[in-house]
Amino acid sequence: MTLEEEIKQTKFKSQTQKAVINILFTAGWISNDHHRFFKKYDISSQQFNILRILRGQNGNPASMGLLQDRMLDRMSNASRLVEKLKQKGLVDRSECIIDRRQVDVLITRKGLDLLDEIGPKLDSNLIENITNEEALTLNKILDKFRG
Amino acid sequence: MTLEEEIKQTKFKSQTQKAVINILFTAGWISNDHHRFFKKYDISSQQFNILRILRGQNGNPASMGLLQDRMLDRMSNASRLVEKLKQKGLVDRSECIIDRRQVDVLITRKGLDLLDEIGPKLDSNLIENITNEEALTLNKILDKFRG
DNA sequence: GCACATTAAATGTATATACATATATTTGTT
DNA sequence: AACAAATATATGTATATACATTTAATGTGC
Repeated sequence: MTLEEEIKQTKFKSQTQKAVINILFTAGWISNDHHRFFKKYDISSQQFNILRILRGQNGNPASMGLLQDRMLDRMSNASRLVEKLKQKGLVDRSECIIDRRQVDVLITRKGLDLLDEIGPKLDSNLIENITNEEALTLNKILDKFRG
Repeated sequence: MTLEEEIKQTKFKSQTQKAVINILFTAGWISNDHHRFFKKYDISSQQFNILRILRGQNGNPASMGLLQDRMLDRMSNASRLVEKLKQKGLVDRSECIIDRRQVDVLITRKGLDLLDEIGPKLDSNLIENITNEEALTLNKILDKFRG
């Protein structure tokens, strides 16, 4: 379905303005899909994102600051998300010895197992409606869009 | 900045997977920009969206169901947003005579004035980093992406 | 006309986000 | 060393969303 049909709006000031709406709408569309997918594993996509970042640390602890930097959605508070993950036993949190203001966040075995379980299913959940070439073009234009 | 630099992640399974992340990231980027913009007018982008839909009704009332259909973010609850707008005097809400389960939502003079004030500024706030042609391509690929 | 299903909206609960502020710790300056 | 500035994290408040449930009104079959 075209954007016009989806949101029943036909008047756009420019293609760029339409693109802005289209990006927001498509992101919402993806988010809904992700939300439904992750719900099955009693986790949110944001929490999953943090787990993936932690795994990428290969055993090194991550500080809250590092998590915030790497998160898709900046300005958010990693603290509360980490707290939720800790309650589920998916991460450990401890005081950083070098700098006691910081905390060391580490993914647990249970967290790694969950990622191993979800990962392949997430990949197969990926909808491939566009060609590799189109995806490449899309990425190029989005990067340029952000300036 | 490329997506890789932004989120410090270099390994993507495919261009499409990268595109998914890129769409989400870019949408967040736009949302932040919008959030900051609308904050000046003591309104949220979602509330603005509703006002715009109501204006598009040209004086005809909109039901909650209609609002939900047209909103960028579906599955949301228009009820609470409309309540916020009512408190600000930007919309009126009344019982629908034909079907008393429904409500008639109408934009007020004050709401229209606010749109008139914000509209032009929002347009000039639009960042034009991509060409018209690129925007067109972007829209085409995004529509195809959603299937 | 009445019982039951359907529908529209409102509301309760959980999650997440932005922003401001608070608290603790470290760093830098004198 | 003492004090002020900067930094890392936590927390309070307001906003928004998804989903489930509730409430009220309408529609349907008999």
